[in-house]
Amino acid sequence: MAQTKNFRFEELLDKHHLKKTGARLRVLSMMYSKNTATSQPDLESVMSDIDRVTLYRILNVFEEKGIIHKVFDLNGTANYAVCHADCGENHHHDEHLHFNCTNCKNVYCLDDLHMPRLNLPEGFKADSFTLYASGLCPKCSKKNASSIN
Amino acid sequence: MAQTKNFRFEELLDKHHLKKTGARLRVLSMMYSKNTATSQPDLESVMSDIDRVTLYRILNVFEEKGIIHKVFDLNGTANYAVCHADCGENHHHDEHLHFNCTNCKNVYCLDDLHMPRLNLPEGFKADSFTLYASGLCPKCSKKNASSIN
DNA sequence: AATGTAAATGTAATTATGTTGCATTTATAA
DNA sequence: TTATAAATGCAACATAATTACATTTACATT
Ligand SMILES: [Mn+2]
Ligand SMILES: [Mn+2]
Ligand SMILES: [Zn+2]
Ligand SMILES: [Zn+2]
Repeated sequence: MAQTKNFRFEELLDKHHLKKTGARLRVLSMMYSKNTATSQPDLESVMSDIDRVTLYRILNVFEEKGIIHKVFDLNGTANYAVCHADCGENHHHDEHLHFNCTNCKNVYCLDDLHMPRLNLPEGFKADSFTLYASGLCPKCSKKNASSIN
Repeated sequence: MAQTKNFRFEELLDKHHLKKTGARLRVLSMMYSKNTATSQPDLESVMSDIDRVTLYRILNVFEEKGIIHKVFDLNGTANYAVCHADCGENHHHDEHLHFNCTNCKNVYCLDDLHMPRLNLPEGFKADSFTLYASGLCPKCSKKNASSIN
Protein backbone atom coordinates (compact mmCIF):
# COMPACT_ATOMS: atom_id res chain seq x y z
CA MET A 1 0.00 0.00 0.00
CA ALA A 2 0.93 3.63 -0.49
CA GLN A 3 1.81 4.16 3.15
CA THR A 4 4.41 1.40 3.18
CA LYS A 5 5.84 2.74 -0.05
CA ASN A 6 6.28 6.26 1.25
CA PHE A 7 7.89 5.03 4.46
CA ARG A 8 10.94 4.06 2.46
CA PHE A 9 11.42 7.63 1.24
CA GLU A 10 10.78 9.10 4.68
CA GLU A 11 13.57 6.94 6.01
CA LEU A 12 15.82 8.14 3.22
CA LEU A 13 15.16 11.78 4.07
CA ASP A 14 15.73 11.05 7.76
CA LYS A 15 19.06 9.41 7.00
CA HIS A 16 20.23 12.61 5.34
CA HIS A 17 18.83 14.92 8.05
CA LEU A 18 16.33 16.43 5.64
CA LYS A 19 12.83 17.38 6.71
CA LYS A 20 10.07 15.19 5.35
CA THR A 21 8.03 17.52 3.20
CA GLY A 22 5.38 16.71 0.64
CA ALA A 23 7.36 18.16 -2.24
CA ARG A 24 10.46 16.10 -1.44
CA LEU A 25 8.50 12.89 -1.05
CA ARG A 26 6.77 13.44 -4.37
CA VAL A 27 10.05 14.09 -6.17
CA LEU A 28 11.57 10.93 -4.69
CA SER A 29 8.47 8.92 -5.51
CA MET A 30 8.50 10.03 -9.11
CA MET A 31 12.20 9.45 -9.67
CA TYR A 32 12.25 6.03 -8.02
CA SER A 33 9.20 4.87 -9.99
CA LYS A 34 11.00 5.08 -13.32
CA ASN A 35 13.98 3.28 -14.78
CA THR A 36 15.04 6.33 -16.73
CA ALA A 37 16.29 9.75 -15.73
CA THR A 38 13.81 12.59 -15.33
CA SER A 39 14.36 15.87 -17.09
CA GLN A 40 14.03 19.15 -15.26
CA PRO A 41 11.27 20.32 -17.66
CA ASP A 42 9.31 17.11 -17.02
CA LEU A 43 9.61 17.49 -13.28
CA GLU A 44 8.49 21.08 -13.55
CA SER A 45 5.40 20.32 -15.59
CA VAL A 46 4.37 17.28 -13.57
CA MET A 47 4.83 19.12 -10.28
CA SER A 48 3.51 22.43 -11.55
CA ASP A 49 1.97 23.21 -8.16
CA ILE A 50 5.39 23.18 -6.51
CA ASP A 51 7.31 26.40 -7.03
CA ARG A 52 10.08 26.22 -9.60
CA VAL A 53 12.66 27.56 -7.17
CA THR A 54 11.70 24.97 -4.58
CA LEU A 55 12.14 22.26 -7.19
CA TYR A 56 15.63 23.48 -8.04
CA ARG A 57 16.51 23.55 -4.36
CA ILE A 58 15.22 20.04 -3.82
CA LEU A 59 17.20 18.74 -6.76
CA ASN A 60 20.33 20.51 -5.59
CA VAL A 61 20.17 19.23 -2.04
CA PHE A 62 19.43 15.69 -3.24
CA GLU A 63 22.46 15.87 -5.49
CA GLU A 64 24.66 17.18 -2.68
CA LYS A 65 23.55 14.36 -0.42
CA GLY A 66 24.26 11.73 -3.04
CA ILE A 67 20.64 10.69 -3.47
CA ILE A 68 20.46 11.63 -7.14
CA HIS A 69 22.90 12.62 -9.85
CA LYS A 70 22.61 15.05 -12.70
CA VAL A 71 23.24 14.11 -16.31
CA PHE A 72 22.95 16.34 -19.34
CA ASP A 73 21.32 14.85 -22.39
CA LEU A 74 22.31 15.47 -26.01
CA ASN A 75 20.52 18.82 -26.02
CA GLY A 76 22.21 19.97 -22.83
CA THR A 77 19.03 19.54 -20.84
CA ALA A 78 19.52 18.61 -17.20
CA ASN A 79 18.21 15.17 -16.26
CA TYR A 80 18.22 13.59 -12.83
CA ALA A 81 18.49 9.94 -11.87
CA VAL A 82 18.65 8.10 -8.57
CA CYS A 83 22.07 6.98 -7.44
CA HIS A 84 22.56 3.25 -7.09
CA ALA A 85 26.26 3.20 -6.25
CA ASP A 86 27.53 4.10 -2.82
CA CYS A 87 27.13 7.84 -3.23
CA GLY A 88 27.05 10.14 -0.24
CA GLU A 89 27.59 13.71 0.83
CA ASN A 90 29.84 15.14 -1.89
CA HIS A 91 30.94 11.63 -2.87
CA HIS A 92 29.52 10.55 -6.18
CA HIS A 93 30.49 7.30 -7.85
CA ASP A 94 28.17 7.18 -10.82
CA GLU A 95 30.70 6.01 -13.34
CA HIS A 96 28.37 4.24 -15.69
CA LEU A 97 27.02 4.55 -19.20
CA HIS A 98 24.33 7.12 -19.93
CA PHE A 99 22.32 6.05 -22.91
CA ASN A 100 20.37 8.78 -24.65
CA CYS A 101 17.66 7.53 -27.00
CA THR A 102 17.42 9.82 -30.01
CA ASN A 103 13.81 8.80 -30.57
CA CYS A 104 12.02 8.88 -27.20
CA LYS A 105 14.66 11.17 -25.65
CA ASN A 106 14.85 9.03 -22.52
CA VAL A 107 18.13 8.79 -20.64
CA TYR A 108 19.01 5.37 -19.25
CA CYS A 109 21.61 4.77 -16.55
CA LEU A 110 23.25 1.49 -17.50
CA ASP A 111 24.83 0.74 -14.16
CA ASP A 112 25.98 -2.80 -14.79
CA LEU A 113 28.23 -1.58 -17.59
CA HIS A 114 31.51 -1.12 -15.79
CA MET A 115 33.81 1.57 -16.97
CA PRO A 116 36.77 0.38 -19.03
CA ARG A 117 40.10 1.43 -17.55
CA LEU A 118 42.10 3.62 -19.84
CA ASN A 119 45.40 5.40 -19.59
CA LEU A 120 45.29 9.12 -20.09
CA PRO A 121 48.08 11.16 -21.67
CA GLU A 122 50.93 12.30 -19.42
CA GLY A 123 49.86 14.82 -16.79
CA PHE A 124 46.10 14.33 -16.79
CA LYS A 125 44.79 13.18 -13.40
CA ALA A 126 41.19 11.99 -13.70
CA ASP A 127 39.02 11.45 -10.68
CA SER A 128 35.77 10.63 -12.45
CA PHE A 129 34.53 9.27 -15.73
CA THR A 130 31.22 9.21 -17.52
CA LEU A 131 30.37 7.45 -20.72
CA TYR A 132 27.65 8.69 -23.03
CA ALA A 133 26.02 6.83 -25.87
CA SER A 134 23.20 7.78 -28.16
CA GLY A 135 21.02 5.69 -30.40
CA LEU A 136 17.84 3.69 -30.00
CA CYS A 137 16.63 2.17 -26.76
CA PRO A 138 15.09 -1.34 -26.74
CA LYS A 139 11.51 -0.06 -27.04
CA CYS A 140 12.29 2.32 -29.89
CA SER A 141 14.51 -0.05 -31.85
CA LYS A 142 11.72 -2.63 -31.71
CA LYS A 143 9.14 -0.10 -32.90
CA ASN A 144 11.51 1.01 -35.63
CA ALA A 145 12.06 -2.52 -36.90
CA SER A 146 8.32 -3.27 -37.22
CA SER A 147 7.49 -0.05 -39.08
CA ILE A 148 9.60 -0.44 -42.21
CA ASN A 149 8.09 2.33 -44.30
CA MET B 1 52.31 36.70 -41.60
CA ALA B 2 48.65 37.24 -40.77
CA GLN B 3 47.54 37.12 -44.39
CA THR B 4 48.94 33.65 -44.98
CA LYS B 5 47.36 32.45 -41.76
CA ASN B 6 43.91 33.68 -42.68
CA PHE B 7 44.15 32.14 -46.12
CA ARG B 8 43.81 28.72 -44.54
CA PHE B 9 40.46 29.64 -42.99
CA GLU B 10 39.25 31.29 -46.17
CA GLU B 11 39.92 28.05 -48.00
CA LEU B 12 38.02 26.17 -45.33
CA LEU B 13 34.98 28.41 -45.74
CA ASP B 14 35.20 28.08 -49.50
CA LYS B 15 35.27 24.32 -49.25
CA HIS B 16 31.98 24.37 -47.37
CA HIS B 17 30.34 26.96 -49.65
CA LEU B 18 30.21 29.52 -46.87
CA LYS B 19 30.80 33.17 -47.49
CA LYS B 20 34.05 34.58 -46.15
CA THR B 21 32.94 37.09 -43.56
CA GLY B 22 34.94 38.80 -40.85
CA ALA B 23 32.95 37.23 -38.04
CA ARG B 24 33.43 33.70 -39.34
CA LEU B 25 37.15 34.17 -39.89
CA ARG B 26 37.56 35.51 -36.38
CA VAL B 27 35.69 32.59 -34.85
CA LEU B 28 37.80 30.11 -36.80
CA SER B 29 40.98 31.94 -35.91
CA MET B 30 40.15 31.88 -32.21
CA MET B 31 39.12 28.24 -32.08
CA TYR B 32 42.09 26.98 -34.10
CA SER B 33 44.56 28.97 -32.01
CA LYS B 34 43.81 27.00 -28.86
CA ASN B 35 44.24 23.36 -27.93
CA THR B 36 41.13 23.43 -25.76
CA ALA B 37 37.46 23.90 -26.49
CA THR B 38 35.94 27.37 -26.32
CA SER B 39 32.84 28.03 -24.29
CA GLN B 40 29.93 29.94 -25.73
CA PRO B 41 30.17 32.58 -22.95
CA ASP B 42 33.86 33.08 -23.73
CA LEU B 43 33.19 33.49 -27.41
CA GLU B 44 30.44 35.94 -26.67
CA SER B 45 32.55 38.14 -24.41
CA VAL B 46 35.64 38.08 -26.64
CA MET B 47 33.59 38.87 -29.75
CA SER B 48 31.22 41.26 -28.02
CA ASP B 49 31.01 43.42 -31.12
CA ILE B 50 29.49 40.58 -33.11
CA ASP B 51 25.78 40.14 -32.48
CA ARG B 52 24.89 37.24 -30.17
CA VAL B 53 22.49 35.78 -32.71
CA THR B 54 25.08 35.90 -35.46
CA LEU B 55 27.49 34.03 -33.20
CA TYR B 56 24.93 31.31 -32.54
CA ARG B 57 24.26 31.02 -36.24
CA ILE B 58 27.95 30.78 -37.06
CA LEU B 59 28.45 28.06 -34.46
CA ASN B 60 25.42 26.15 -35.72
CA VAL B 61 26.44 26.24 -39.35
CA PHE B 62 30.02 25.24 -38.50
CA GLU B 63 28.67 22.32 -36.52
CA GLU B 64 26.39 21.25 -39.36
CA LYS B 65 29.27 21.39 -41.81
CA GLY B 66 31.47 19.28 -39.57
CA ILE B 67 34.00 22.03 -38.90
CA ILE B 68 33.46 22.10 -35.15
CA HIS B 69 31.65 19.96 -32.59
CA LYS B 70 29.75 20.88 -29.46
CA VAL B 71 30.53 19.44 -26.08
CA PHE B 72 28.83 20.23 -22.79
CA ASP B 73 31.10 20.65 -19.81
CA LEU B 74 30.37 19.57 -16.25
CA ASN B 75 28.15 22.59 -15.67
CA GLY B 76 26.12 21.98 -18.82
CA THR B 77 27.78 24.90 -20.57
CA ALA B 78 28.17 24.56 -24.32
CA ASN B 79 31.76 24.39 -25.53
CA TYR B 80 32.98 24.17 -29.10
CA ALA B 81 36.08 22.53 -30.48
CA VAL B 82 37.49 22.04 -33.93
CA CYS B 83 36.95 18.65 -35.53
CA HIS B 84 40.08 16.69 -36.35
CA ALA B 85 38.47 13.47 -37.53
CA ASP B 86 36.90 13.16 -40.95
CA CYS B 87 33.74 15.03 -40.07
CA GLY B 88 31.54 16.49 -42.76
CA GLU B 89 28.04 17.67 -43.50
CA ASN B 90 25.92 15.90 -40.88
CA HIS B 91 28.63 13.29 -40.38
CA HIS B 92 30.41 13.65 -37.08
CA HIS B 93 33.00 11.18 -35.87
CA ASP B 94 34.25 12.81 -32.72
CA GLU B 95 34.25 9.73 -30.54
CA HIS B 96 37.07 10.72 -28.26
CA LEU B 97 37.63 11.60 -24.63
CA HIS B 98 36.58 15.01 -23.37
CA PHE B 99 38.61 15.95 -20.36
CA ASN B 100 37.14 18.66 -18.15
CA CYS B 101 39.61 20.24 -15.73
CA THR B 102 37.87 21.02 -12.46
CA ASN B 103 40.40 23.75 -11.71
CA CYS B 104 40.87 25.82 -14.88
CA LYS B 105 37.54 24.61 -16.36
CA ASN B 106 39.17 23.95 -19.71
CA VAL B 107 37.83 21.18 -21.90
CA TYR B 108 40.42 19.10 -23.77
CA CYS B 109 39.65 16.89 -26.73
CA LEU B 110 41.92 13.88 -26.34
CA ASP B 111 41.69 12.62 -29.85
CA ASP B 112 44.34 9.96 -29.75
CA LEU B 113 42.43 8.11 -27.05
CA HIS B 114 40.34 5.70 -29.08
CA MET B 115 37.02 4.60 -27.72
CA PRO B 116 36.99 1.17 -26.09
CA ARG B 117 34.45 -1.18 -27.68
CA LEU B 118 31.80 -2.29 -25.25
CA ASN B 119 28.73 -4.46 -25.54
CA LEU B 120 25.48 -2.80 -24.54
CA PRO B 121 22.58 -4.62 -22.89
CA GLU B 122 20.13 -6.44 -25.18
CA GLY B 123 18.09 -4.08 -27.36
CA PHE B 124 20.19 -0.94 -27.17
CA LYS B 125 21.50 0.16 -30.58
CA ALA B 126 24.15 2.85 -30.21
CA ASP B 127 25.35 4.94 -33.09
CA SER B 128 27.67 7.27 -31.22
CA PHE B 129 29.71 7.40 -28.06
CA THR B 130 31.40 10.09 -26.04
CA LEU B 131 33.62 9.64 -23.07
CA TYR B 132 33.93 12.29 -20.39
CA ALA B 133 36.50 12.58 -17.67
CA SER B 134 37.04 15.21 -15.03
CA GLY B 135 40.00 15.98 -12.89
CA LEU B 136 43.18 18.02 -13.23
CA CYS B 137 44.84 18.87 -16.50
CA PRO B 138 48.66 18.76 -16.80
CA LYS B 139 49.10 22.46 -16.04
CA CYS B 140 46.82 22.41 -13.01
CA SER B 141 48.12 19.16 -11.55
CA LYS B 142 51.62 20.59 -11.76
CA LYS B 143 50.58 23.81 -10.07
CA ASN B 144 48.72 21.81 -7.45
CA ALA B 145 51.75 19.64 -6.65
CA SER B 146 54.06 22.62 -6.08
CA SER B 147 51.66 24.49 -3.78
CA ILE B 148 51.34 22.03 -0.90
CA ASN B 149 49.76 24.30 1.67
C1' DA C 1 0.02 19.70 23.78
C1' DA C 2 2.28 24.17 23.27
C1' DT C 3 6.11 26.63 21.52
C1' DG C 4 10.61 28.27 19.62
C1' DT C 5 13.51 27.93 15.82
C1' DA C 6 16.06 26.42 12.02
C1' DA C 7 14.78 24.66 7.76
C1' DA C 8 11.97 24.83 3.88
C1' DT C 9 8.96 27.14 0.84
C1' DG C 10 6.96 31.02 -1.86
C1' DT C 11 7.40 35.32 -4.47
C1' DA C 12 9.54 38.67 -7.15
C1' DA C 13 13.26 40.16 -9.62
C1' DT C 14 17.32 39.33 -12.26
C1' DT C 15 20.65 36.97 -15.28
C1' DA C 16 21.99 33.60 -18.68
C1' DT C 17 21.07 30.94 -22.67
C1' DG C 18 19.01 30.10 -26.94
C1' DT C 19 15.43 30.83 -30.71
C1' DT C 20 12.36 33.20 -34.18
C1' DG C 21 10.78 36.72 -37.46
C1' DC C 22 11.85 40.42 -40.16
C1' DA C 23 14.46 44.36 -42.01
C1' DT C 24 18.98 45.58 -43.75
C1' DT C 25 23.46 44.78 -45.45
C1' DT C 26 27.03 42.34 -47.96
C1' DA C 27 29.71 38.71 -50.50
C1' DT C 28 30.00 37.00 -54.77
C1' DA C 29 28.44 35.08 -59.13
C1' DA C 30 27.07 36.57 -63.48
C1' DT D 1 28.24 46.84 -62.44
C1' DT D 2 24.47 44.73 -60.80
C1' DA D 3 21.24 41.19 -59.12
C1' DT D 4 20.47 38.16 -55.51
C1' DA D 5 21.00 34.74 -52.16
C1' DA D 6 23.37 34.63 -47.98
C1' DA D 7 24.63 36.73 -43.83
C1' DT D 8 24.00 39.98 -40.31
C1' DG D 9 21.58 43.05 -36.97
C1' DC D 10 17.75 44.01 -34.16
C1' DA D 11 13.69 43.30 -31.40
C1' DA D 12 10.99 40.17 -29.18
C1' DC D 13 10.29 35.94 -27.08
C1' DA D 14 11.10 31.52 -24.50
C1' DT D 15 13.23 28.80 -21.17
C1' DA D 16 16.62 27.75 -17.53
C1' DA D 17 18.69 28.98 -13.39
C1' DT D 18 19.98 32.04 -9.43
C1' DT D 19 19.47 35.50 -5.70
C1' DA D 20 17.30 38.12 -1.99
C1' DC D 21 13.93 38.38 1.22
C1' DA D 22 9.39 37.42 3.41
C1' DT D 23 6.49 33.69 5.14
C1' DT D 24 5.40 29.17 6.51
C1' DT D 25 6.26 24.66 8.44
C1' DA D 26 8.55 20.43 10.39
C1' DC D 27 10.07 18.92 14.43
C1' DA D 28 12.93 19.05 18.68
C1' DT D 29 12.32 20.57 23.28
C1' DT D 30 9.90 21.72 26.93
MN1 LIG E 1 23.44 7.84 -14.17
MN1 LIG F 1 35.96 16.85 -28.90
ZN1 LIG G 1 13.69 5.31 -26.93
ZN1 LIG H 1 43.30 22.83 -15.69
